Amino acid sequence: MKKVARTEIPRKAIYRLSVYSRCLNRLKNNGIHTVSSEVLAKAAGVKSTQLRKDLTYFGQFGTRGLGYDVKQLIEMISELLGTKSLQPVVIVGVGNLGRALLSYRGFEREGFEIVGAFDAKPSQYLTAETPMEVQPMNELEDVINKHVVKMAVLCVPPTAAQEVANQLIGLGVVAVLNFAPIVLSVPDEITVNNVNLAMELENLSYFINE
Amino acid sequence: MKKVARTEIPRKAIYRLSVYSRCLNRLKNNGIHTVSSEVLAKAAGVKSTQLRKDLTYFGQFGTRGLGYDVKQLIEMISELLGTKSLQPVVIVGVGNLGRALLSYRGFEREGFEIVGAFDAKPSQYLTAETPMEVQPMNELEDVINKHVVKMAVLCVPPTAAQEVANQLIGLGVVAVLNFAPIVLSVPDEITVNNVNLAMELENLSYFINE
DNA sequence: AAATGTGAAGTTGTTCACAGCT
DNA sequence: AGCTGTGAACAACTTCACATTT
Repeated sequence: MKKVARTEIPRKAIYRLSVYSRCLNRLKNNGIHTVSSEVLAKAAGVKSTQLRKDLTYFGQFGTRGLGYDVKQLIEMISELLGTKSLQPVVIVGVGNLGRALLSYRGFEREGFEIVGAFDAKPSQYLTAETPMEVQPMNELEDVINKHVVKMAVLCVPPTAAQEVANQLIGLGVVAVLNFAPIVLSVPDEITVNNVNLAMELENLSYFINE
Repeated sequence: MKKVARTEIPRKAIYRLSVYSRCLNRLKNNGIHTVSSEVLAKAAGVKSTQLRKDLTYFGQFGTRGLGYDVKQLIEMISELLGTKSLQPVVIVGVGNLGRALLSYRGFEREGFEIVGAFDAKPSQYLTAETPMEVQPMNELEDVINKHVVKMAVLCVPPTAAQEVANQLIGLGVVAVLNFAPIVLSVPDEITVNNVNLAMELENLSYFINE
């Protein structure tokens, strides 16, 4: 295992790793085997120095005078991100957004497997449109244990979010993708990523006014 | 109109404005009229100095010794963000994710009105589950002109994203919420916010490995 | 010659410390 | 006395400049 002081690596650098990985895959599909930081950086929309700096947080992967081996760099990024093996995920909260995410099969394509969908009122969502059985909350524990789930997608209403988050963390979840528009308070060792679509639109709205 | 050099205001500060606004609304609903930076900051998950600094980018809104007037601050933030009036939005690309976003009615709740949904192949999506008529791309121009649309949500496949973005920008769109996993290249005056759910999961994945 | 890797410089964003109102 | 507003100090992140390797 790569020895790095993880706290010193900017969170943003880790996000960019995902971007690089996508660009590299496109290059690979185009039959390109070697790429310079200049070219890859342009594809990723960053400066080449930033790309090189980002990579050196994790080690040395290039050949001076030549560039980076595309395949090898893809390998190393997916190893770093832990996306080499299929990661099990649960979705909690199957209202409008949760249902939307369930029918969006994008997660599966990217190395994540939704192993369960849960809701406080599962029965009301047993419609034809729901592509997966929705289970009641009391089955959460079994599923999390069975699949050793470390990640959860949280789509419950804001009033319930903190409580459900506590429950998930109690069951061993250490990473939460939170769609509820509240600030979750969690222990330091738990990672929360927030996504708020309304907030993204509001932010854009600001820039529309000249 | 408030006179500020917009480029000097951190993008993150504008995101936080959305957070503050949500917290303030909760306070208002609880019948609270005045709030100190200390209390509001705690609710928003930031330091009180940061809250105060963020607000002073836009002016002075508090009363020393007292705090901020909840209603007035809500007003001022929604004016700044341009969310006082309903903002028309189009969705382009009605595949899995686009359809998911259409059925998720969250945008409407937050001051945005979806005035049109477009797809290169509209017919194939005319299912019972789609809550809105999906129009062909050649009707985009009419709808954008009619509603004076400045914002678009882009959910097309990555291969089409740049081209569709160009088209939108040509029709007068100045703000794009991009769900396609590519880096759009756009003129400086256009604002793009990227949301990539797979990337958020990948990022979490990194933090799971201890 | 070409391109990486990296300490140092520069830039941006956050926090502190406290002056200044109410 | 209490709490805001803000210049100055600090921290985080990005870019530069160039030494180093192939």
